[in-house]
Amino acid sequence: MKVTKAQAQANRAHIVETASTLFRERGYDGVGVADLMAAAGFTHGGFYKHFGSKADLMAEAAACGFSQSAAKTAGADIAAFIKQYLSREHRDDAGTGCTMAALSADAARQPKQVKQAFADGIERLLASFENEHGARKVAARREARARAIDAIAQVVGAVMLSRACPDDSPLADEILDACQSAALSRLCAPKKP
Amino acid sequence: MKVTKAQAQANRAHIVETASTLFRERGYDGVGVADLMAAAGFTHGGFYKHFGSKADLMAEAAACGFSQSAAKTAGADIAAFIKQYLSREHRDDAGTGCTMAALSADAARQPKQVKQAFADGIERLLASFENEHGARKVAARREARARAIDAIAQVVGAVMLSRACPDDSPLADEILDACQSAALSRLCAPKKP
DNA sequence: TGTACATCAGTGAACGCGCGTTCACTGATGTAC
DNA sequence: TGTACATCAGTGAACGCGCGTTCACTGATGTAC
Repeated sequence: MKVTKAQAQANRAHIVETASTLFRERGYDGVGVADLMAAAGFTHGGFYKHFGSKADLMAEAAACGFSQSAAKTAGADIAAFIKQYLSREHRDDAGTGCTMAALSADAARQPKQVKQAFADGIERLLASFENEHGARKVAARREARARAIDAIAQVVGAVMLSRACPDDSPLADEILDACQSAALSRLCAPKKP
Repeated sequence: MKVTKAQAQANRAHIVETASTLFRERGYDGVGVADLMAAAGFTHGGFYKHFGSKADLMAEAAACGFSQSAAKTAGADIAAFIKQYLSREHRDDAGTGCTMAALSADAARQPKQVKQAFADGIERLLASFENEHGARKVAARREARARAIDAIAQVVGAVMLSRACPDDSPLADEILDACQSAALSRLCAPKKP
């Protein structure tokens, strides 16, 4: 049952994409290799023709998730981005959502390759923020970068905490609302005292 | 080998405390029942004399973690709290650190009892913030609560992201530093435009 | 271009292992008289 | 207060199960002549 090289490469990419979604939905330990391969339309035996280990795949799946987010948000309005990020829809659909909000706790307990994929993804995200603001001076870029880090930590934390509350909990929604107001008001008045 | 009722109760509490630390360190799936009981100084068979399931224990361990944090931070200066929370020490010692930063992603994938323990813990934390500021008017309390939610999301997100980066990564430290500056500057100028 | 052979992506059974949970048993504690 | 018995926290072997990983095999693809 050999397939063409191109097909094999496409199959591999499909497995990574499937893993990226499933890991975000159920967590690293919530998805078995057999589960994953079946979801991608294969049997589990072929897994090790493509990947050295499940952790190796996790690193690629994380990178894939970051790329998807980058493609989705490229050139988007920041206020619109915040509203979408801190929406019930994003909170309730982790599989297609932010990799940081879904997998950073898992990544913290994974081998270095996975953590490196995370750092690279965050770094790329920050670069896009810095560039988008069009700041030329070094000091302005550094300032924009620091503000971006702050803003990312806040929205990631908000989604994670909201997801940790029971589904019907008023607090779950309140966290999203309060953080959205705070994030948006900070957008309008970003100057430090 | 029966023990006195008081001893059994103390042993139970000791198991919950041990679980609270181990879960924060290694995550829910990173700690087996046998591991845990051995760490607490028992054999694994007795576990189900105290708890209905591992998930039941998780709910209690989370509540225990929130109580520990509440006791530790009661009456502390907020600026000092932020500095400690966003320190390398806290990031690198999850076992004795914040339950939200360590376990919220696990809680999001757990049964309702665990999520409820999380919501309760967050709610208690917010209540202490609201009271500490001594705001009497309803509007002021609501405002203080919203600001507390925002601040908590930001520091929790910061620690989680910093932990997801490789240990020697400059980005890991940069996240803590940038978020600490932002959080402290917000403390000094908390008025909205 | 046609033929013979090597390659290797994918299959499905099997591996050992550790997991959460159950259970018969122990023996000091707690209770009834 | 002393004695007989029930209770039940803790022990350690055992349960079935699903995990990550390995392996012999298949057969279409890719390659050499």
